[in-house]
Amino acid sequence: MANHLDSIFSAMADPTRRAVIERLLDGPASVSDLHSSHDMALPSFLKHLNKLESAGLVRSEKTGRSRILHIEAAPMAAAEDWLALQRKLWEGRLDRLQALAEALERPKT
Amino acid sequence: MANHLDSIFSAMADPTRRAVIERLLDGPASVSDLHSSHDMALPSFLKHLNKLESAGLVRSEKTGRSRILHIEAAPMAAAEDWLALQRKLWEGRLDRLQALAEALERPKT
DNA sequence: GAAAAACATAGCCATATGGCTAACAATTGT
DNA sequence: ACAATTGTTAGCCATATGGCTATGTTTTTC
Repeated sequence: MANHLDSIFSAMADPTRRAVIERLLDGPASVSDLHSSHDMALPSFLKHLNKLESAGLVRSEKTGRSRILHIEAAPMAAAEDWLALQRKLWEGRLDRLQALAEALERPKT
Repeated sequence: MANHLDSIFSAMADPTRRAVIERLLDGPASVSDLHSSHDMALPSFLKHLNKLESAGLVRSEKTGRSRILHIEAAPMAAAEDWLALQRKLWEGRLDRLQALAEALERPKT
C-alpha cells in the first residue's frame, strides 16, 4: 500500500520489467516461466524480479524448489493516481487560461 | 508524442523532478525560479531539468539570459495510458476469475 | 543416494546517475 | 566599460544499474 513513487516509477522504467508485469496480469507464474521469454542469463533476470518485488509491484512465495510470483495491483494504482492528479491539475489550468482568454475578448462593461 | 516509456518513467522516478513537474503545471518558469525551492547546486539541478527535457516532459526556450521551461502534457498521458491499460487488463482478469468461481459454485446441469 | 531441476549468491565489469566545485559564457543594468 | 545576473560546461566522486560467469543450495526424481 506504500506510496514510495520513486521505486515504483523506477521499477516500471525498464522494458523487461514492464513485460514481466504484463505477463503476470494474466496470472501467477514461476521464475523460470517468466524467464523463458527473455534472452538474458537467469541471475540478471532475477535482479529484475527482485527490483519489482522490492518496489511492491509483485509478491512471491516459494513452493518446493520453485518460486511463484503474482502481481500486486495497489502500487501501480498509486502511480496512476499521481499521473491522473497531474493531468487534472493541467486540465484545470487550461480551463483557467481559456476563461481568461474569454474575459479578455469580452468588451469592457 | 513519442512512446519511449523507459525515459518517461525514469524521468518521473525522482522526487526533485516530480516536484518540477508539479510546479510547471502552474505555468512556465525560469531555471532559477525552479531552482530556488531546491536545496541543491545549480549544475546538479540543471541535470534534472535536462533529463526532463530529453524525456520530452518539458520544453524550454531561451529568452535573453534566462531559459523558460513549460510542461508538455502528452508524454505523461502516454505513461498514464500504459498504467490504465494494465489496470483494465487486471480488472478483466478479476472478472474472469469471479465468473469462474460462480461457474464452479453452480450445480451441474 | 545420485543426478537433475530450479533457483540463489558472489563477484566481476562497464556504464549511468546524482551530487559537487570551478571556471566559462552571454545578457542586462549602472 | 564594468559588474551583476543567469545559465552552461567540464570534470571529479561515490553509488546504483544492468549485464555476465561461476559456484552454491534446495528439492525432486530416478
